[in-house]
Amino acid sequence: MKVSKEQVADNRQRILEAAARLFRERGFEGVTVAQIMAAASLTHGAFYGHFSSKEDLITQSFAHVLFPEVEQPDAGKSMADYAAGYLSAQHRDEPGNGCLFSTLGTEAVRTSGGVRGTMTQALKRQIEAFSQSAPGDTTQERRRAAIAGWSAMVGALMLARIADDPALSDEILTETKASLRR
Amino acid sequence: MKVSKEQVADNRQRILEAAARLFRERGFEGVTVAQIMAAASLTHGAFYGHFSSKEDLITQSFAHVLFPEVEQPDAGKSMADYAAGYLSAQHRDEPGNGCLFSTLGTEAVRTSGGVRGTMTQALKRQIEAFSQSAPGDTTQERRRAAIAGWSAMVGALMLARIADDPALSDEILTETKASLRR
DNA sequence: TGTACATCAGTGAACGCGCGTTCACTGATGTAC
DNA sequence: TGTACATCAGTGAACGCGCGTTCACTGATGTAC
Repeated sequence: MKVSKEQVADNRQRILEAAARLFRERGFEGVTVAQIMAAASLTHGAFYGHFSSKEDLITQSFAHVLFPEVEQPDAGKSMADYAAGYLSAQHRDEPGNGCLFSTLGTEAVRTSGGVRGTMTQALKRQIEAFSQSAPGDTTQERRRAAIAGWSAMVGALMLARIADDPALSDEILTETKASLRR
Repeated sequence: MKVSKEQVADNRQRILEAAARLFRERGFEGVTVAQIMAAASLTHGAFYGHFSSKEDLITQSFAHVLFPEVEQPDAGKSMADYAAGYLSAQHRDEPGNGCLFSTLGTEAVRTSGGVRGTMTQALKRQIEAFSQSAPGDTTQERRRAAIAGWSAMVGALMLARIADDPALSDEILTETKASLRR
């Protein structure tokens, strides 16, 4: 049955949001098109009315997360403030809502669609934002601190998720956070 | 045809090495059992004489890379020396021979076999090794620098591989390396 | 040392399941009059 | 405003391909005598 234009737009948003969450939770190959559509309360046949392929959905869901229509509230935060939330147990334990770099980074390296391009843009924006508040006397020092700081955050969150041992996992978050407070 | 015991052991090593390289280059789901066996100059049917499943191979190939029989030459390196090689263009461009954390980290988080346990052990060993040479006046400061430094290395290498833009990719490596030289 | 035979690692065809994708059909939407 | 009809988003069965896994068979190894 045909549905209203508003319904179509809403369905598309729900597909994108379900995909963005499920990909982060289970990886690209850990989720099927049918599962994403079911999570969006639709059947799998409708998928190809919205996207040309699963790869197309991956690309668009990355753009949806990294460059959302609405302004992000934490856009103007300092690097240390950002790190406090980023390197929290909550973020570690809720990958579905979290940073794409730390959940899908190593898989994204091997994608061929526009995913890497979108991530590169987001990376540049992030480095520039952190360069405002990073420690250092010169522009170059602050930019260096922003790059190394963002690398440490992404790396630490991934390592904290890998670590089997809860004490080590917490320590990685806490100590990396502390090292960014300087 | 039956083969000699030495040949069996050699075949097993070749499978493990082919798997370790191909998984790092293409991800767990990007390589098939048949492709791994072909890379080891065998046919796919022989696979199950060596390993009980693809998951079993993944687990064993991680142990093979992270805890090899022979001692690693860079075991005693200082953190800054280690970073010079780790954050090199060569390492970035040859994932097949490189660090498992930066190539398969986000996928490894979602594995259920012994992969995370093996990686956790390697993580502990790495942090302890870096704690010897990391900057800091107290034991805790040095350990903190080791954790944050290792996080930055892993994160920076992954980000440098994601970055589409060669200048940005090089900058991430260079600046993260510089920030570890303090 | 030489011979006969049991063992068993490797081969390659086959299986079956799951997944991405297609398509004929349905029925609500929204437009033309 | 009301009615007739063309449009088209969604449904669900079906397709076909690829992959992990199995298995009957082969023939070299290595042991027993």
